[in-house]
Amino acid sequence: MSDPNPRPSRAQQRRRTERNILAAARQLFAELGYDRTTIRAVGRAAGVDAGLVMHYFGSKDELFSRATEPPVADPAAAGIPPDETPVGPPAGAGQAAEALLASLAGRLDGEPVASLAVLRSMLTNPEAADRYRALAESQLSQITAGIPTGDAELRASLLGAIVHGVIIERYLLRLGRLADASPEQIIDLLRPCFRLLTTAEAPAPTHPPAPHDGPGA
Amino acid sequence: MSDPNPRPSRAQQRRRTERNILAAARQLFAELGYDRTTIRAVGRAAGVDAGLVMHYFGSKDELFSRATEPPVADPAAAGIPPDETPVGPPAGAGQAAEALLASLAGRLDGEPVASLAVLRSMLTNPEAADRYRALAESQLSQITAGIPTGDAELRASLLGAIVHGVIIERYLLRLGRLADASPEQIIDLLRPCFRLLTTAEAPAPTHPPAPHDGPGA
DNA sequence: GTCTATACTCTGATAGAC
DNA sequence: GTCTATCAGAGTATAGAC
Repeated sequence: MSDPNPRPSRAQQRRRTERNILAAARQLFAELGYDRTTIRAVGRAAGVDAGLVMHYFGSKDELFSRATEPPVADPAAAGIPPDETPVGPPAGAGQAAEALLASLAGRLDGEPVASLAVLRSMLTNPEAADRYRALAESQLSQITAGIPTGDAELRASLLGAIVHGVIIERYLLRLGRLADASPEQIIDLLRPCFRLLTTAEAPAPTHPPAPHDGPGA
Repeated sequence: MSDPNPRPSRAQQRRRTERNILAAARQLFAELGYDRTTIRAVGRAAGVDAGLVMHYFGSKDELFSRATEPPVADPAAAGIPPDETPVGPPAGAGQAAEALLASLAGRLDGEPVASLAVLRSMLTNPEAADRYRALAESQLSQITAGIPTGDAELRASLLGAIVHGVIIERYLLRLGRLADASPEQIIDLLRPCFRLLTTAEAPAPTHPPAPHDGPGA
């Protein structure tokens, strides 16, 4: 044997190092955020020179864009139907809660690094904020479609805020018991909440605040 | 009249410019986050030289610390009883939800700038993250105390995540309808959720996912 | 006490050597 | 194609002039 292709033919090699760079960038962006991640550190982590990173991607913004775009490069090659949106189908009536819970369950063990990179930087980087908004709004419209009440948009926004609050405290802040709780535990606690928010319930069945002021003094 | 104190006596003047610098720093930290806020910009916004900012606070970290610490400098002078914790008393049984809702309602119109500065930077700045953790854990223990179930800690963490998710999307991301909704609307929608999470309910009264798989294909 | 000038480091980005 | 050398600029922090 004379090794049919000992070197993967330039183009393949290029794609290979490009993938390495993107993987390293994703990791660093997710850990440190946009500002604190330097091109030099990305190059170091990928085993290449910082100049090469710039040569491939042109700018730090472009590198961030490429590193955080959804990893579905070619769904045909992976054998995954591209129409499978990860958030779940709109479904009818009360199934919106379960679809959302299923989506959350998937994210509660093993949120993809690209997504964490966006989340980490969205509060301090305008581009990351835009990317988050785009992602969130597409999910919002799906959730809104499954809620029958008139204030569906606000309810959907609330649900999105809950989901992302949980993800942030679990992965990015490692706060409280949320960091090590099992996905099932969290899902089970949130299920009734999500059911309430996705279906029309009596708005104020329980006495809101105690009307009588003055404690036991 | 010869103006009893035309110039406020150095020390007063110093406190005055110091307060100006702190106010400008709070604003910029809340808008841009720690990294993108520069000492020069703080000085410019406060109308003083950047070197003076350094002279007063020594370092950017110290400036951030001072700018984000709770504004209750001297409660005696303000006439506010210092024991009044802003999160609400532990209370008994089912009042934990109302106390938490009241705290959230207060934050939903006019979250203090110092708090926003911490929230904005907590994902990318370790010091801000620590400050947030300290604040969150003190609230967590209070909330936990009001929840009778065995998994009170996880429930409290979840409640904290919800609150902060809402605050983040409302003020920092301006997302969806959460940005302009009235506090009452949000509170009313969250009330049943909070009641569920602060009291022991049947864990799975509703059929979780539909056991029959296979959609209408 | 207040402010100006500057030192030093590090960033992203560019030009050119191999 | 890959990498070294370097640029221009901004950052924090310091020293010294008024």
